[in-house]
Amino acid sequence: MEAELSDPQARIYAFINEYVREHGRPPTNREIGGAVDIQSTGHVDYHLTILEKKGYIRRERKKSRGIILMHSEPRGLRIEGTIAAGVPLDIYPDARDTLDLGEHTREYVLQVRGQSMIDDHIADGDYVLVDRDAAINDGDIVVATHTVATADAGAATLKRIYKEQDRIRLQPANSTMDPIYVSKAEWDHEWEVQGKVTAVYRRF
Amino acid sequence: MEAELSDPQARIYAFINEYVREHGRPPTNREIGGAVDIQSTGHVDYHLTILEKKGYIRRERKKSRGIILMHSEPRGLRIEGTIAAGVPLDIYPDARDTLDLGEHTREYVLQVRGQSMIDDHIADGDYVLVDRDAAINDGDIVVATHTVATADAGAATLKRIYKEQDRIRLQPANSTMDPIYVSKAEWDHEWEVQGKVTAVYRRF
DNA sequence: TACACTGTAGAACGTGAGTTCTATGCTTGC
DNA sequence: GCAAGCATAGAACTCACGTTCTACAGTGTA
Repeated sequence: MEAELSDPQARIYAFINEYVREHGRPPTNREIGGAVDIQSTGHVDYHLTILEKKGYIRRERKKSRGIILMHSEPRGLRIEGTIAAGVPLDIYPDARDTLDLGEHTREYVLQVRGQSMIDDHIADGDYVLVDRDAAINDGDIVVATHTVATADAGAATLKRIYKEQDRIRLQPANSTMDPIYVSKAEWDHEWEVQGKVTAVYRRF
Repeated sequence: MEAELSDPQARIYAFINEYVREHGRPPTNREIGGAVDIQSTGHVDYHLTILEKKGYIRRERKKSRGIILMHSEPRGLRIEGTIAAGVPLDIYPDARDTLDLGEHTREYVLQVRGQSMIDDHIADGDYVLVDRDAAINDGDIVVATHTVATADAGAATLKRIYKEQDRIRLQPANSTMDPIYVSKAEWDHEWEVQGKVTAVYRRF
């Protein structure tokens, strides 16, 4: 697809990428020249024109630092396809798409301790991304805190939430554990929902 | 920590953030003025000086578009602490740290189908991040492909890998499934490891 | 009332920075 | 050997852009 880059062009392109990463803004033509040892700004412009023609960059004419990097992978990761965790007979379909790990901007992160959500495959050591502002629906996994000043004050727990007739059920995903029932009154006054789990992340 | 922002300062700060997100470079003082309806560039400079004093931005003096956003969360997410998935008696310790979802640059993504890694809590629909270049060790979860031209050619599978005496064991994490054994010779010629799973991601 | 603080406008200065033009070596293929 | 193409230098031009200075109006406080 893309035309090959000559050596000076490749160096310039690499420098622009590096400069943007480091400074949060594109370099000027003179800064590029200084970095790749080109004395003339006109000469830099010449190479930029080629880079533009080859599709590596775009430029906003007459604007300072007007270089726009194309293909600057926007913090997304390519989804190559699906993979069989089962029998090795399935193939890669080309479900071309992008997984944007940067889409989580409102969330904060908690690291999970314990086994109570294990049946939902949230394991000890996993990270959960919690959205403070999301709407809570029945069956959502939430972070709930008991706020009254008792022995377990400030205690937070990770559970699925279900609104029943006169009470709230906080349901662990672990068959060996019992749900917690909280009356509506107690719920309103003594408990607080810190947010809803929108994603799980695990490192190996 | 941070001083409050006055209305014009908040508008300017918001505009800078938005502009950077959209254009990949900071705005000029005149562009800021145009956006927040300030006629004088000196006036914009006045507000920027305050924003700098209050710690919201830094500036590289005399450089065009020299505004540097502080706290521009560098695609990382704050880890607020740990949370008990078990009994609601545990508390938030302040394990202040940052989870950098942008650290995955070499990996590509596959979406998992099937249940064969379920005992490792990799569920149907989860995304696995696969590193092509990582060193493979015993017990790692890998993407393996059978490359010979048979019925299941090109088939990829997600398994834990173990090197045994004269064979390779591809072990599913599902007690109802049996491991696949591959002889060393067959392994070298007919199989290919596409990479090692470095992380798991699940959206709700 | 006077002083301090914030918000605003206008103008002017000096340099930053994109652009354009002319010239000159290098290869490489015909 | 000559044309074509790439890489390079230097200079000049024209705005873009950060900075500085003066002035003034509104608001709150001592």
